[in-house]
Amino acid sequence: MKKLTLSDYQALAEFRYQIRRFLHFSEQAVQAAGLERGQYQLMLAIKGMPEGVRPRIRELANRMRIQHHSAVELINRLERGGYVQRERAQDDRREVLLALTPKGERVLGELALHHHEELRSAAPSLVAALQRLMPEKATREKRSAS
Amino acid sequence: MKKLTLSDYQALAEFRYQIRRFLHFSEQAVQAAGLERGQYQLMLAIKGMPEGVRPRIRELANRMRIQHHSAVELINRLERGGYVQRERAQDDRREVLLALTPKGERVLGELALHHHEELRSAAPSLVAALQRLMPEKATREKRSAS
DNA sequence: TCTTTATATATCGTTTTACGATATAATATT
DNA sequence: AATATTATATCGTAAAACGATATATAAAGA
Repeated sequence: MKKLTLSDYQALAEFRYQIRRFLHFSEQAVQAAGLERGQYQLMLAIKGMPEGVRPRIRELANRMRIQHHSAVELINRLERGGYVQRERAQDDRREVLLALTPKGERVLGELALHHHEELRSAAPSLVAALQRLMPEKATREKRSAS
Repeated sequence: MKKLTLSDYQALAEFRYQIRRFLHFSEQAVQAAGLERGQYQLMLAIKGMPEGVRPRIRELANRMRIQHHSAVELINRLERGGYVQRERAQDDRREVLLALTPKGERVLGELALHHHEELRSAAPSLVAALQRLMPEKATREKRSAS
């Protein structure tokens, strides 16, 4: 089986480090806003959901990569906090559709803005680490060492 | 204060989604290998540590973005599993230096290889989501919609 | 050199959040 | 109508990081 070079290990480690930096920043920002980790992400998933996809709980659980009952609990907490609202779908009354409340929109807007800034500043390092893992052709300019 | 566009929200959501995909893959792979999430990352951090930096516990805690005593616990579990070894530094006997055991090397090598493959296949989507957040100049070819 | 302060690592009880197992309601299928 | 499937919900449990605190070593100041 193929073996990784030390440079591969370093690139993997660097990528994980950059991801952790970003996620850690996120955690801090989210908690400072009085939310838990998943709550921001779920609100963002609602807001940023591709056109034409209905914000059902199962759909969100899918995008969140958690079990649907974990999503239910997360949404319970979000609803209790007044950030989202449930509404039963009229055509299929098993489905529950979610919408952000004005408060949810406001808090999400604030947080997303900070995340946007942070991510823009972190992006170059992330892209660099990723490109170090990719085949040569993906790199715009070849490095002398490669 | 500046406001984000819907496209910004979608890009942020997409980036988080891709990150979750990768981290979820990682979680599965790591657990299938009998490890916990942090254990793989810590071993990777040891192996991929920049030259000349000593693998002290505090250093690793820093790179892991966790409290040093959380790192201690993580390392206890790693050591108990036979993946890493502690060794007290001779010059400063407060420090504990870490090294992978042969077993640790083997398990890490296997896991890192899978991660390397996965990341190479996920990288284009990640880079695309990031570039959508960046100023125009960062994008190689301007999209018609921009 | 003795005392104080700082640094590195370790221990223990707690908390948080997702999970497993299971339940209820609505819809689809035979 | 009876059965199976899909969507959501509830409750007890477990894993992993944390806060508070402790111990050991080293560095700095009197």
